[in-house]
Parts: sequence; C-alpha cells; structure tokens
Amino acid sequence: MARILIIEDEQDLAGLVEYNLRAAGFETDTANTGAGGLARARAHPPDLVLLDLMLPDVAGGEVLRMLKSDPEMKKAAVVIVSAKGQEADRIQGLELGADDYVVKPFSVRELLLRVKAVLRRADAEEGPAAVLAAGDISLDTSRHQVRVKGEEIILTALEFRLLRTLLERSDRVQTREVLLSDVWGIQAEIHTRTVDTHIKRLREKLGPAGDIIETVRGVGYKLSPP
Amino acid sequence: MARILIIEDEQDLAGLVEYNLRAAGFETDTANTGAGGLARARAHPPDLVLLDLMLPDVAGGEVLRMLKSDPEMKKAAVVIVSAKGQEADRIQGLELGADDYVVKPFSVRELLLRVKAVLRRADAEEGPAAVLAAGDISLDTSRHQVRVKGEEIILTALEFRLLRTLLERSDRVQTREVLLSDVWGIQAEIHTRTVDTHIKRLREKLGPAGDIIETVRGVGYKLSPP
DNA sequence: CCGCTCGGGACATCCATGTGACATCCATGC
DNA sequence: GCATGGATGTCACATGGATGTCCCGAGCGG
Repeated sequence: MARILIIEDEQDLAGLVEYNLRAAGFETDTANTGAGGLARARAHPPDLVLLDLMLPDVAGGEVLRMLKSDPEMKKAAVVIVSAKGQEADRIQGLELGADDYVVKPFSVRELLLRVKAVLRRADAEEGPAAVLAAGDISLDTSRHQVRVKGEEIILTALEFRLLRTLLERSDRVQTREVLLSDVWGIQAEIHTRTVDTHIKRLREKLGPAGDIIETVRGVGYKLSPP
Repeated sequence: MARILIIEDEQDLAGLVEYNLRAAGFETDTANTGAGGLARARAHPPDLVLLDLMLPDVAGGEVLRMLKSDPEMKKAAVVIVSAKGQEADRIQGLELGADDYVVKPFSVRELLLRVKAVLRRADAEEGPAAVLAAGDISLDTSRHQVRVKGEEIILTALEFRLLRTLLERSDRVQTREVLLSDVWGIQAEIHTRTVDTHIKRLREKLGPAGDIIETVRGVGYKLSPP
C-alpha cells in the first residue's frame, strides 16, 4: 500500500491523521518541522506528502518547492493542508505543483477521500506496468489477472491480495499474523485455520506452480522463486 | 500549441487556472462573463473552452448552446466547470455537447489531465476516425454512436460515457469509486446501486456482446475484449 | 400530460469466506 | 527407530457480504 509522509506541527492533529491513515491501510511517517519532513522524504521517498503550510521553521511553500526540485522526491503527490481562509496560500500551493488541498478544519473522511483520489490519479498516470512475477506465475495488478505459464487463472479478491502480498515479499517469510494484518486487515492472534485454508486454495488453483509457496514450519509461509 | 479560452467569473480561480495552463504550454485567453466569453470566442476561435456554468450574466448552458450553434466556434472542445453537487448541470452540459467536466473544487493536475485528454481526442478525430472497439462493439466518439455487429445501439449520454471509459481502459479493472469519479464526477464512498444499475442497463442494451463487461467480484468491473 | 433518463432503495441471489473438526505430517526426545 | 505432541493440510458447511434485478419517484423536455 502507499506510503504517506505527514508534515504537521500540531501533534494532536498529526496523531489523529496518522491513526486514520493507518487504519485505512497506508504506511505513514510523520515530521513536525519542514526540515525534518524534507529529511524524512529524502531518506525514504513517500508516494504522497500531506503538507501543512504553517510550520514553525520553514515556510510550507518553501518545503514544497524543495520537494519538487529534487528528482527523487518529485514524483510524490502533495496534498496541502492550510488554515481556514488562507486563500492566497492555497493558490500559491497549487501553483507550485500541489495536487490537492484541504482546508482546516477538515473531516477525516474528507481527507481520506482526497488522499485516495490523488493516489488513484497518480496510479493511472503511471501507465500499464505493475506486473509481478515469480517462476511460472505472473500477476498483473491493474488487470487483476494472474497467469501460470500464460494460462489465465481465476482468483477471488482475497486470494489475489494474498498472492500479491507474497509476491511483493518474495523469499521473505510472512507469519500468519503478518498476513492476517496485511491481507485481511485484522490484528489478532490466531487459533483458526483461516490463513492455511486460503494458502491451500491458492496452491490448488496455481497447480504445479503452487509449489513455490513454501511452508516454513513454526513460522509461516514464504514464496521462493526458483 | 493549443489555444484555450477560460470563461470564469471568480478572478482568483481564473488566474490560477490561467497560470497553470500557460505553464503547461498552452495559449490562454480569459473572460469573466458569458457575453465576454462569446465575444472572445468569435474574435479568436479557441481549440478548447473551459466554461464555468455559474456565471453572473448568462446561464452557462446558454453560452454552450451559442458556442455549438456557431459553425465557426463549433469545433472548439468544451470542458465544463461546475460547483459541487450541481449534478443536473453536468448531465445537461454533456447532453448539450460538452466534452468533459470537472467539479469544483478540483486539483490543477486533474484539470490539466482532462484538458489534455480532450485535446488529444479532438486531435485524433481530425484523422480517419475516433473509434474505440472491442469484440463486436465499436464506439465512435465523434459521432457519439455505438454499434454492435454493425447494428446501431442507442445509448443515453451517461451510458455512452460509461462505455467509453471502460473501452478506453480495456482490460483494466475499474472500481466503483473510480467510475463514480471519472464517469459521474462524484467523489464518495458508495452504498448505493447506481453504478451497478447503469452497468446492467449497458449490458442489456448491448445484448450478447454485453458479456465482455466482466464483474470482478470484490473489486469492480472491467471490459475484456476476446 | 407523457415519455425518457437517472438515482437509489428494497429485495433476491449467489458465492467467497471463515470456521471447527478431523487427518496428516514432522521435529523432537528417548 | 519410535512414540508423541504440536503444527499444518484438508474438508464441508453456514453465513454474511457483494452483486443482480426490479421498481418507483424526481426532474426535464416535448
């Protein structure tokens, strides 16, 4: 899922936003100052930046300019957060290349919708691509299609997410807890056979190619390309 | 590069849009009233008109009608800008011959994408044809006509738009949210059957050929040519 | 007033999913 | 080797959520 950097000096607000973005399945990172935000962005380029224009150190506009001037960070979408009535800021922000803005006070719901919309657009622009592969298996995210040796395999939405998660983390063992959390969105310990059952169904549908999903006894599952 | 006429009464917004269009390499011209816009268009026919439906003098719809009735200005593409929630206006606008619309508040990136897309289509039409096809279905954007095995099918403006969107993104799954956003111009989570209903109507009108609209359970719809 | 289009609520329908019971397998200690 | 307990594989089934379908009311144009 997408990675979002929050640059916001009001701790309460930052916490609230972070909590909700995580609940919606995003990875988040937070900085309380403009300088800190830029450092974070450089260290770990995000897909989207939530930028407050009123920061204690650097002016928000300046941060935006810096972000957009770095070829590495440039591709991140930017959503501006500005205080009520700062029309001038808003205009300036959009001129500088922000993708959208929300005005304080905003509802979490609205923020989520805008973030999702911006990311969706960014996705659409990236064109086709987005094909994961391992062994005889290839998975096309945008088409929502899986092939084994060129032959199409029909998966359910859940099976698809599971396979994608495993492919994205090829060769690394995923515990049942991690899978439950990342594929199912559930945080809990397990006493049921839910994960196993779906792994089984996946192996079944993949046929012989299903062998690349390995069981790591006592730990979890991993997908290991030949 | 293309020439764009902005008819918009909010000065700030007009300025912002103008700035960005110029930055993107377009020639621009601005009018703050409907009458002024028509005068400008007559004096110097644009390739594309960005038309706000809420104008101080003439109704936006009227401006559109005038534009389309003049043989000289007729060839200009029109992108409607309407305030949030003015559903009726959008539909009406499309029926009157607008090529696309954006809903306020919109992001600059979105506006640019739509403007470029519309111009691209307009360009393509100058050539032999602007026909999208898949299986037995062919859709002619310039004639606003759909055929199944050569037989003409009558679609409403909305159905046409829905089908075109699916055709343009053949093979790629579109979630209900994406469709609502791109076909309807609404940003929201869904609890209604709106999208499904229109998909159903589309399938119905397309007859057996309607089968190429696939349901991807848990995700959305996609059109997959044989 | 009639007919068309569209949105969306109220169902009907379908099938993906979660679950617990049971079978099986494997690492471990002897 | 072998017994043993815990971990994993497998299965059938109910249940809820997602989708298909129908229908009505609103808005608009003729």
